Amino acid sequence: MTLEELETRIPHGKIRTRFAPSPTGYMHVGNLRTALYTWLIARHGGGTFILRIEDTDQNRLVEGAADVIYRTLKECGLNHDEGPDVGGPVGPYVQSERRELYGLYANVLLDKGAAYRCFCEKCASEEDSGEFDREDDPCRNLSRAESDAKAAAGEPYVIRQKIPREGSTTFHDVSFGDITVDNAEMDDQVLLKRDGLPTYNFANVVDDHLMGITHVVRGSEYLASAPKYNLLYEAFGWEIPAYVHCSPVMRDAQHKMSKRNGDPSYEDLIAQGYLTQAVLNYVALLGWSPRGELAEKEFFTLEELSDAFDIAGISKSPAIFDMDKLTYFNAAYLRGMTPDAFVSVAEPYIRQAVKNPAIDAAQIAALLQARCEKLTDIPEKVDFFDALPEYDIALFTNKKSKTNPDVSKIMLEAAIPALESIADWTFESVHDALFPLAAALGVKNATLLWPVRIAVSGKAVTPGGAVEICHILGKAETLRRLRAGLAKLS
RNA sequence: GGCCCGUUGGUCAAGUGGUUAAGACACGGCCCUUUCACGGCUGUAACAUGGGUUCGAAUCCCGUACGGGUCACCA
Repeated sequence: MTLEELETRIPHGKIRTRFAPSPTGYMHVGNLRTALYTWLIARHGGGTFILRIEDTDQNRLVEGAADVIYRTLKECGLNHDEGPDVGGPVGPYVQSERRELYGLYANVLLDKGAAYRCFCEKCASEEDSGEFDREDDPCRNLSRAESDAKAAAGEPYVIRQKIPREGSTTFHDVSFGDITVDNAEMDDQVLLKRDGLPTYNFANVVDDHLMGITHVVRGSEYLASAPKYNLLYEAFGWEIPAYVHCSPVMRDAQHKMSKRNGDPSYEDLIAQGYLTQAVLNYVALLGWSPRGELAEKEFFTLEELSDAFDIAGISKSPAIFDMDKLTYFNAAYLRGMTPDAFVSVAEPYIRQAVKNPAIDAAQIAALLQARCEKLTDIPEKVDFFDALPEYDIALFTNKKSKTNPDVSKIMLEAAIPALESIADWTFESVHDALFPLAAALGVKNATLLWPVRIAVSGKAVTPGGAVEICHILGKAETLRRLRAGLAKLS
């Protein structure tokens, strides 16, 4: 394809954003947030969201890593309109498949005198690379004829950007504003590597232009290299897109969240029992907040987010990821589900602990819905349904319920016959056997119900109370456990 | 170290020269209650710091401190 053909394919007039991850095999929380914001800008403006895979580092290829990206975006509902898997007008969407194209554009820069071939040895592990003075690089001032001759002779080289020595460059970022840097501060960065593949910085500029990207959303670690982009755009004579740099998601005040430090990635969070929607909702608010009317709103669906999203609400300072608050969102999402929806997500976790098929997982789920923050909390909360744990009679003592082993013994002795006489074992019938009994015994409800619950569960804390648990356990198992409790107390 | 950026309660944050400086999480208390939760009410807690500018600064300017980013043929 010729340069002209490439240029004529570029769509104009509509917002176009892109998420451009490099396939590492997992999704960082920060990356997910970038993807979300990028998607939101496109959707808010009725634009197009593009997925581009940046795999120009041949040393870091990870098998199947792109699939993680597709799967995550899909799970999160961040659907892309163009991308490697769905195609589109400005493909290919994988950088390694665009290889020759970067060389073409690097040559354009060579012709314009905005770049030069550098034949120097690769400077490996240069401790003082900051002091490496380009002024001394003879390649920068090589004549075009000499440069061509060396290249033709097969000498390996990289192509570097020729940054002016004088003056300064002003770069504009949507949230950070104007940033001016002296040109002398910038180095002649490599555009095309020895292997012919572009560096991140060069591939970005070329691809963003060729794909008609209007808003570039990325991490603030790229802010420092951004002024060099302006020089590149100017040399090409291309229009500069709007840049939106986002500050990092931190683990604490001084460390970015990172997989390497053991911080959870998106998929780790899911495995820890968090819901996709809760993670998205929380992450959306980590570094962005709605303005005006919506300033106090905190629960958003994706659709509500795309209505409300406004670049001006993006924060410039780093935000610390707070697991407690994520947990709060998760608990709220869990509670907000319809009972049926909750059963379907909770059942696998219930069944991890409750193997007995006679016990109804849906009934347990109903008790759990307001009582679990993460799905992974479930198994240890419900294991007693399967088997009565060993417990100490000290559990029968509870001050507020006015119970102790002696009182409990009397209560169980009264409860057993009352429950035995029930023909149709339902929540109501169990309830109606116990509550009037407490009244008849002249004790507060808790005095009767505490020992029953302890005997039937063997735990100080349970999801649901005595009536609920007895009902789920069934008559036979309830009576068996109550008698066992009574035996313990005798 | 040079350059760039940032700084409102423990955390996320609203705020764009005049407010009793929101709200949420976490934490404490109270209520509800068959345990625990849920729910309701309520409390503690903040403008990093020093100078300006102004009748008036969380908001504007300068310095300082602290934190982050960057200075790769990695992205």
